[in-house]
Order: sequence, then structure tokens, then C-alpha cells
Amino acid sequence: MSATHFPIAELGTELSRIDRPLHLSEKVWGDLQRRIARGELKPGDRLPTEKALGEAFGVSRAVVREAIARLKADGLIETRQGSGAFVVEAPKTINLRFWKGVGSELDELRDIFELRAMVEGAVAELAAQRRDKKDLKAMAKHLQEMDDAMARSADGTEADDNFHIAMAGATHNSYVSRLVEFLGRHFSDSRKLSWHGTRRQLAHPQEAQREHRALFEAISRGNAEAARRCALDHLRGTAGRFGIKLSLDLDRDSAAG
Amino acid sequence: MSATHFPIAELGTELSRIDRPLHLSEKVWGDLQRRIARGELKPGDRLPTEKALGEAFGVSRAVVREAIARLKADGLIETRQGSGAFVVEAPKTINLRFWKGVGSELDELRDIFELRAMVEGAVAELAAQRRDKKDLKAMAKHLQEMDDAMARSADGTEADDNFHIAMAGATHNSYVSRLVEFLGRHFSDSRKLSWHGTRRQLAHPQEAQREHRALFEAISRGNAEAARRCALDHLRGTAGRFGIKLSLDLDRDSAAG
DNA sequence: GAAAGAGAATTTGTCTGACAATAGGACAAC
DNA sequence: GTTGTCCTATTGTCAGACAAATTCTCTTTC
Repeated sequence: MSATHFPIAELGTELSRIDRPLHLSEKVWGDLQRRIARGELKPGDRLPTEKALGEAFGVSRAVVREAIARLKADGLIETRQGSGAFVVEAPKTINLRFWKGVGSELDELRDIFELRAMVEGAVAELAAQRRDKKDLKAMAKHLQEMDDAMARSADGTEADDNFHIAMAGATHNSYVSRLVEFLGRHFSDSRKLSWHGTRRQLAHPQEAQREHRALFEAISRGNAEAARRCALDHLRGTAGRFGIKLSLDLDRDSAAG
Repeated sequence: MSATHFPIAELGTELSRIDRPLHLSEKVWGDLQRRIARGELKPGDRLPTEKALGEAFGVSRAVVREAIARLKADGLIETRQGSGAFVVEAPKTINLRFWKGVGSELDELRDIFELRAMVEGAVAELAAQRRDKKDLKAMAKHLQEMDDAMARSADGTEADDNFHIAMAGATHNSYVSRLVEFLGRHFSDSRKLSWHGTRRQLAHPQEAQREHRALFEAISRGNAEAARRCALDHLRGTAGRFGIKLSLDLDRDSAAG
């Protein structure tokens, strides 16, 4: 129903997406999805029959079925032949979905950097307190891989990502690991997106590597506060190499002083 | 009216669910999905036409369309009227999926609490630095709702969740907001799960409310360090009320000292 | 020869009507 | 009270048709 209205003035820079009228099945899907989200349709409730929905929306049954297929794929409802369609009681999974390319690329990248800094600052602290030999070994391995890549002037982004994931693993909290992996992947994709698919090496890899080393050593020593500072420095540094200035102020000293 | 309570459980594991034959559209979906996963259909490739797919699989076009609708919902392909269906170049969405009920409930809840503490500690800091009048008003509103709920001995969990979401909104970073909302929802679900679906009030709501107040005031004053401490205290307190002891040590003083 | 435009062919989107397969309730038989 | 059968409602599948959008082709024009 209510589509998001774009300020005309901004259309100049946002020519990418024409506001095409949504297909019927998408409208129906959106309506039902909102009703479920708002609680008008509660878990366990049966949806109206496809025939009834079709008449209510003024569309054919095929359109309704397509919308319902999508709701099924989303895990919001399940259908039973001969019985009906039901809102699922308790979804077995819960998804966090980040849309890419919806806003300005730079704003998006800045926000994601900021979130990463917030999370990975705390991750570094916890990793410093909990790391064991295996964790340090894994981190060292990816550090070495980055060195190798640099020596060959090859692409070290994957090793970079893996280093961050290994650090998260040192928290021994699987949720933390999965979140960091998720954010890293999202960032990688955004990076590719903003460079139009061209595979690029890291900018100033030596600098990044120096930051990684400092972070690794702080975690090694078990110095949580230093690890946190190193992680924040690194994220800020990485952002800077992308031309992004983080207006983030999470340093203990400055915030406390 | 006496429902015949039959202890299904006693029949044990001998009764496994009959595996019904998959519906046609699910088979077609699975086949196409595998082909994409295996790289037989690469990003940018065009799928055969719906007619051709129907003939190849020996099913009607309606079935093919349903399978394709699901692939679209999965974000694997996109269709263009008059042109065809294409494997997406780079998925526009990326999902973080948390499985519920896989491990021990208590471990799971502890990990989720720990993650929330890490994230919301940083969120509180940033919120204290960036909040505007509107943000404070929103937070105050949910605080009031909790008061009202307490006065009526009603369930204040929703207002509680909303307070945390409002705090995240004060960071003015949409990614942060969505993450906090996601974690809160996951926690709410786990809470319901561990109580077997019974709707329960918060334990010791006065205590929680006192912590909320302190957190709110710290953010109000713009005291980032205090806000962080309050957020951590609150999360620790909430965890404690669930019988969970967080072995998390992210307090600045203790870590630095 | 190259660019532009009209028209045909192709492909997805939607509609309609029909039948098959399954589920659930009503009802009679035991 | 239980069991078996029938009837009905509902989803799953099929077939054919037209609408809407895109792509290709051929013609026209410069």
C-alpha cells in the first residue's frame, strides 16, 4: 500500500532504481507479511483460503499462491493440503537480513564499519581474556597467510577476513563468532559492490598488517584494554583506507576523561 | 470434555515421522537450487524458460513458477518479465541465521546474553553521545509503559524490549538498530521457549526498572562511560534474574586496573 | 554503412476453469 | 465409545489463454 516516497530533489543521484509498480503477488505477499508482523495473524492462526484471499485482494488464485509460496520460503507460514495455511508457531530459525545497496554506498559502509568497530572492540577484549593456545595458533596462521599474500603482491582480503573470524572464535561464544563472520561477509560484499565487482587488493597492506600484529600481541598477552584499543584503531584504520572517517568515540580514556 | 491424554512419548523413537513425498514444486526447487549451488548455473546465467523447465521436469508451468517464486524469495534468482529468470550476480541480502534450541537452553541463553552485553554496552556509549530529544522521548515513553504495566501487575516484557530498541535508535545507525532488535527478538523467543510457551512477567520488575532508569539518565546526561556501565549492569542483572551468571568482564576499571 | 524506428517473436505475469489429493467433520453401524 | 464411510472444504496440479514487457529483426532514413 504505502510505498516509500523519495524526495524528488534526490532523484538526481538515485536514478538507479525506477519505482516500478510491484507485481501483484508482491503486494499480496507484503500485505500478509505485515499482518503477521503486526500480530493481526498470530502463530497458529489459519489464513483465509486461497479463494477467499483472491476475492479479498481482487486477484486470481495463481497470484495468491505465488505470494503464499514466498511466505512459505520465508518460513512464516506452512500449508497443509486439504487443511489450509497456518502461521508457524515458533520459527526454528530467526533471520537478520541486511539489505545491500539501498542507501548511499558510503553511508552504508560507514554504518557497517561503525557496527563492526563496536562489536569487534568488545570481541577483542573478551578474546584477550579467554584465548587459549589453539585460538592464538589459528590467528597466527591467518596472519602468516597475509604475509605470504603480501610477499606475492596477491590478494590478502580472505586471510584478513579469516583473521577477524579467528579472533571471534577466541571468545568461545558461537553467537559472537557467527555475528562477526556475518558482519565480515557483509563488509566484503559491500567492498566488492563499491568497486563494481573488480577484485582489488587491500590498500596499504603493510599498515593493516601492522595493526593486526599489534592486535594479535595484545590478545596474546591477555591485555584486554590494549586489545580493545588495537581493534578500534584497526577498524578506524581500515575505514580510513576506504576514505571513511568514523565519528565513533568509544575509547575509554577520552570518554572517561 | 476430558481430552484423552495418551503418552505418545512412551512409544519412544520407534515412531518416526512418515516422510511424505515432497511436492512437485519442492523437487523442482531443490534441483534448481543444487544446480546453482554447484555452479552449473553461474551468477548472471539465464535459466531455461518456464515452458522448457516444465517440459524437462515433466510438470506444469504452475509448478515451475512456484519453484521459481521460492528461489526468488531465497534471493538466488530474479526474474524480468519478457526477458527471463537470472541467477543473481551478488545477493542483495545476506542473512544471519540463529538456530534455536540446538544446544543446551541455558548455554544458549548465556551466550546470547553475553553477546547482548557486548553489543549493548557499546550501544549505550554511542547513544549517550548522539541522542537527541526525540530519542530520549521515545525511551522515556517505553519506560513509562513499563511503569504502567508494573502498576497493573501486567506483562512489561514488550515495553522492556522496546526500550532497548529505542536506545539503539539513539545511535542513529540503522544497522545497529536492526541488530539490537534482532538480538532482542531472539532473546524473547528463547525466553518463551525455556518457559514452555507460558507467558510470564518479568522477574523482579522493580529492580529491572531501577536499572533502566539509571541507564536512561546516564544517556540523558550524555555520560558515555556511565551509560556503558549501566547497560552492563542491567544485562548482568537480567541474566541473574534468569539464574545465569555472566562470566563477562568488560568493565573498564577492572580490565584496566 | 550506421543509427533509428516499426513490427514480430519470445518470455514472464495474470486469469480462468478444471480435476486430483488430502484433511476434517457428520453420521451410521458395530 | 469406537470404527468405518461418505461428503465437503482446501490445497496441489494441470491446461490453455491473454496481457505486459523485453528482445530481436527488418526496414527506413540519413
